[in-house]
Amino acid sequence: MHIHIAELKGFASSLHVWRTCTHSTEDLQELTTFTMPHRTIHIFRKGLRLHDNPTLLAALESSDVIFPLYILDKNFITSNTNVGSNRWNFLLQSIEDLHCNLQKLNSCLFVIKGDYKQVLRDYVQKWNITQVTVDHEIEPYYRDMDENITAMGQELGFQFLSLVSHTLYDIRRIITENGGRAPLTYKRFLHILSRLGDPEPPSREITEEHFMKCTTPADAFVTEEHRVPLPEDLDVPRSKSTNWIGGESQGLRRLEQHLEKQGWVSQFKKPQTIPNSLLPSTTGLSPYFSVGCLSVRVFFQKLSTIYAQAKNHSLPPVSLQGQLLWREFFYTVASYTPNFTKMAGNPICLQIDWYKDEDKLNKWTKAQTGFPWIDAIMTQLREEGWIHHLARHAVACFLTRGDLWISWEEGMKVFEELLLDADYSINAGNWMWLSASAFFHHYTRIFCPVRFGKRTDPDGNYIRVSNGDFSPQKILARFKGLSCEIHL
DNA sequence: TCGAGAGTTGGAATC
DNA sequence: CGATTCCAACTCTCG
Repeated sequence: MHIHIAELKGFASSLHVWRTCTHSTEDLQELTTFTMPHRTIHIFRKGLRLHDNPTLLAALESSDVIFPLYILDKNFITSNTNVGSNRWNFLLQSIEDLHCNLQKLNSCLFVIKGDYKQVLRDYVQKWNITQVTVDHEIEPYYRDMDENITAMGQELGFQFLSLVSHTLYDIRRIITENGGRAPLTYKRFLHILSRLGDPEPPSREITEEHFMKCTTPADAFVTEEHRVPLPEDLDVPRSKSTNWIGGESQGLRRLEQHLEKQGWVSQFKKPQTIPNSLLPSTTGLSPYFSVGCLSVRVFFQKLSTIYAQAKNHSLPPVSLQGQLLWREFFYTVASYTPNFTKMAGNPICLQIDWYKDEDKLNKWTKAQTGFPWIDAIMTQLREEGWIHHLARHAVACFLTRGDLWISWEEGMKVFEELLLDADYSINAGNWMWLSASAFFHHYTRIFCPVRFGKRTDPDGNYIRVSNGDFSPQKILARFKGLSCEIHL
């Protein structure tokens, strides 16, 4: 009886979240049949985690059979450009980690290669599926996908459920609160959030018990056919860098390491971090947030706890919570703005007659501009897949309004290929910002490609490392004593 | 409606 | 060396 009441509470709570996120009459009809146990496919696209995963939780609580599924559709990652090998490695590691964590709960991850529509059509019938669940996303490609799945559900007779957990808020609420438009300044954005109150708290933990009541049929798992691919299976070279390992387990470990430094966390001010330190001077959690190995809502809540215990703490825009809110800001504007990743047809973007210069673009991309500070950053980007935010500013300004006068779209594509944390909304938003195409308009404020880097690295150590003048091992040994400052 | 004020993170000169 | 002011002059928000 005791367990039964707890169950009911859990059920009510998941219904509450669900109801706040959906509005159509079809959804309300769905509510009435919600108590019938489903056979569910949960599609992972982002949200590659088990913690704070309300959609997966709702799937488990409404079903007696679940098939966790990752569809390896190359269009998933990006709709128009290449994904670099470092990104592929990070993604595959994240999927493998998810599979391992599901196995610990007596489930597994089915990885199926192919076009998502065909895969879904095949397996809905093969497995007698009555419900498909997927984490809510704002990108046009995923919205389109949701519409297609909904239509397919009407045809094949399954229900579709999608809850928000990739962002702090349901972005649709922010747009509504701002009168049906996107706020175009951070200040305005914060004002809207202050009217909405705190973000949604993380959802309840998923446990072994959930997978006892809702099982994954072991006989459906054919090892070879459904296993997580290795880089070689996709003709992707293995990452040389071992600094960034994908996966929820790694992400949570890194998160906990940072949260231990409560003083550093509460006093964090982004502009005071160093763009050219030899190891990241910021948290380095962005790759984990971008594929959803980590929940922004968990990070936000844990930061609130630390702030509450501290005598004083930094504030947005420069604080750590402020960084999460920048992410939210760009998601909000991107969700509302057509052609957000392009100049043409983008109503918030200044229309500029940029130069077309393949040679100069190629030199920038390949770290051959001749400016050591710029080239060092582009080398780190290519080799490691992560560069500091201000380093991104420096090379973005150089490519666009600062020096080469080449379109921000070209730079955005290069970042999309090489950055482990590449993200539709944030990448395009920041490129518009840096090129003074939107959000930021002081086009005369130029980052000097020589002096800006000199300020925080007068001896040029960062440049020497990037140029291969000494090995990372030597650097680590040399700078070991500084580890508390450089936040490994 | 229109003008003042403000804008995450530039740089140089000056005190 | 740090804080302050000016540079030059865009766009969004708000009253």
